[in-house]
Amino acid sequence: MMDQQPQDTPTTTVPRLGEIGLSNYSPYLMNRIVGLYNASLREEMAELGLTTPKMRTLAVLSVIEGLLIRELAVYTVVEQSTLSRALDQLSAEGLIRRESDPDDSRGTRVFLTDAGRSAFDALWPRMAESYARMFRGIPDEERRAFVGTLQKMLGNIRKHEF
Amino acid sequence: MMDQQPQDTPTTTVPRLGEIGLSNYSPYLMNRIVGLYNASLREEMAELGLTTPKMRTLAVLSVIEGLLIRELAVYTVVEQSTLSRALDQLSAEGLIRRESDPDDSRGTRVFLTDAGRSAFDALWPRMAESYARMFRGIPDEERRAFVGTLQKMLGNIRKHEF
DNA sequence: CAAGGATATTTGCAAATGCATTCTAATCTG
DNA sequence: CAGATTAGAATGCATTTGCAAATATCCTTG
Repeated sequence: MMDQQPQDTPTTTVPRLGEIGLSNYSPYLMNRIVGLYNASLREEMAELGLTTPKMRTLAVLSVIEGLLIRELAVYTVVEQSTLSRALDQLSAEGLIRRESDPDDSRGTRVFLTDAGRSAFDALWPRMAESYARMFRGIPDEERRAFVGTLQKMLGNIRKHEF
Repeated sequence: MMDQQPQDTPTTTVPRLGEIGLSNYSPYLMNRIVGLYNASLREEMAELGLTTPKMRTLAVLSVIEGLLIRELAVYTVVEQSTLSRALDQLSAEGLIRRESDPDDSRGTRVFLTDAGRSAFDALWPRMAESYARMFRGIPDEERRAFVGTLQKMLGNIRKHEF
């Protein structure tokens, strides 16, 4: 009769999702939050003629200049082919500049133009507002702990050193 | 000369993104993590003939049966028109069943079929694995605090009561 | 109780996305 | 160092997506 587990099979039964409950399940909560956050931001950016990939490009470049396109794709969490087209647009609008890497002419490095920097400066307060809204009523100590956990999580799953 | 702030303007200058740093900025970290998590899951689900909206539908219905389509759209974080088409497929595959709401025939309630429930049961361990990987090395206490913060955040930004 | 408005869902269509391929350049190997 | 392999970026193309409009039902109110 097969109704007994062999003793050497460690019966590490995973709890069912129904048992955990959606609102205690981090991936669900994170998807809800990120989805809402991105949707709200996307709506605002649309007014400024920006898409999510374009906005993220400006944001990342405002922090780290001269990234390779493949690196930028990782930071922005955008497919490389999609990013390539977003860069076409940003370039046509004079917000960024593509420069062939002098050390490896396969690579292309991306830089913010002055216009691009101003564009991001104009846009940043609205991003900051979304951030503030999201963390309203959450004390600094808790925010720090939260970021700490996020950093550990990213360390667990990222495929690149950054 | 305009080089002095009027005293009555509370100069609450928002810190620049560059000053915060990407890796201390929660929205960035969350997008990176969620993006990686979803991409990895999507890859696995593709083997099983499932897309993200279809997978999420099964997951949510495994917890709450008989949701209205518009409610399901909120829980799954999927546009309603996209969801509508995902439901077409799931229905054609016999994994869900659409039933007109008896009390309001405008509404449609969605149920998992037995086949749908089995499909999710088969799929859940792989989701659980992704979850485990993401939270590897993070103690229970910290996980609980993290979920608590997420719940507050969702409360801050959600547009529905759920 | 009819007319106007609101709500739930589907569908048409243009735009965005992502995969696979191509092109170019660099690197490795025998 | 020639030939094969790898890597970065752009592009062709089919699929997916999301907005807006259409459809159907319900609710409100004069």
